[in-house]
Amino acid sequence: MRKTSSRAGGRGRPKRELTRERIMKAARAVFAHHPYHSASMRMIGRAGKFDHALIRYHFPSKAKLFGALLAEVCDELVEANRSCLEGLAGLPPDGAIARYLDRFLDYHDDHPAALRIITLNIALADRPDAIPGYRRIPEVLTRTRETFEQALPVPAPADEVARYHYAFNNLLINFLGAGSCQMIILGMKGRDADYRAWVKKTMTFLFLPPLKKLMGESG
Amino acid sequence: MRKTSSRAGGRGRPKRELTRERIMKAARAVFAHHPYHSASMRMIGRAGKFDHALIRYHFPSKAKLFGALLAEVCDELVEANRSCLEGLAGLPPDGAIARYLDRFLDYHDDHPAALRIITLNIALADRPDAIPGYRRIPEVLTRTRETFEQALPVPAPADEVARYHYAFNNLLINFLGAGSCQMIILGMKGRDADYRAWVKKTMTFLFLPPLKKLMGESG
DNA sequence: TTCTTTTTTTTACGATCGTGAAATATTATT
DNA sequence: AATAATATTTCACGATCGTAAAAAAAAGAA
Repeated sequence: MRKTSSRAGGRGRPKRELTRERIMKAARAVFAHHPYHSASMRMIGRAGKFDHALIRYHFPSKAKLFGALLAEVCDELVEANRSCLEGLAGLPPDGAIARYLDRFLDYHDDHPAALRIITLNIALADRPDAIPGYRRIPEVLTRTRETFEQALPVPAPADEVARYHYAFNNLLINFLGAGSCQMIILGMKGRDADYRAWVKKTMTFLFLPPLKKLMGESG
Repeated sequence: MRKTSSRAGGRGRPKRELTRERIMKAARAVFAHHPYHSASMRMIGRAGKFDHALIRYHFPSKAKLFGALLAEVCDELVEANRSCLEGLAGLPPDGAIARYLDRFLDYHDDHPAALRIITLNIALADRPDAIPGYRRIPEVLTRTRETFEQALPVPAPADEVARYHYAFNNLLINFLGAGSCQMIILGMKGRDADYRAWVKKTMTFLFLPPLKKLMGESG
């Protein structure tokens, strides 16, 4: 007979969902270190200590699994961005940018896989669906731009705001997503805290002056 | 008997070298669209219209081939950078940055594979030799910084110059190397000329003011 | 020409890939 | 406990991978 609810009788979430999350977690770890076509189902299985065939029971294919993961990661990024922008409207430019960077760097420390997955696959968008669900990546930029416009309304033309937002996020994604390589370049290998401070200082150095202009505080 | 010179009697370069270049050209095309582990010898063979086994006669392994290509590409980038910086010392900041960007964008139009190869593999440097010869990538940054310091000496602390140089090149590499994706984000898919203009404008918008500061023209 | 060297293709091996079906184990229901 | 449903593993298939050796072709030297 058909089970009416997987949760019936048991405490906690149904096993189906728990396993899906285990798989997603393992997939996140693997796709954070290998571009889509280089990662394999068997790598994910090893990372999560389950057989690779189990994935197929919960996700119909590698492409669908990656698509689901990418969607999750991108939604998470948009939400993190929204959260980091909260309550910045009243602050002066230097306070706002410092606050935003501190928050976002915290987010990245807690969820380093997200930006890595983006960075590893962003350059692969040659033709539509060269990687599954790649549309999500450009969408992150457009969605965070809308959030930015609403959270920090500034008296400046929309295309200037877009230019600022786009450059800001591109550079930050690159700094954090490819951080391990950047640290090597800067001679900070392993010194994550130093690198974090460097990123904050550099982003501020570069983006505070134009932010002042955007906010009409040109000085 | 041993041939004293492959060139003997024939006009032009020896076949050995010609084939090596054919292989490198095909490899460049393939590695410009696939990260190291995703690209295959057979792809390269198809791209160059030769059997994949031929590669092994001229290069001992996939890793060595990629290493050779990466070294070539990185040297080419350093040289392009040097060439683009030539004669900029006397110019005012806005002229210098415009000139540099025009030149470098020209270079990229002629050799789009170079920055693509960098961008596709830069985030893979987890551990030493996750990709063969990855050291070349950080080296490009350090070498171009030295070139920059010599070509455009400015009265500013070395770490500020380094910060500027590093951010500038990171963003530019990202804009151009992942251009196809960036154009999608900006709604400029296929409009390469528009995107090029956008890149120039954005880079100028962002990097001209701090360059003025570096050059002591703070306004 | 004939012989030797160099270059290229053919063929093959073991490994890994994504996927699928079958077999087994686990859990829920009666 | 018996039965049904769900979850997981085992096994297998065809394809592709990098590499290797042998065979064939092309080129050069005599």
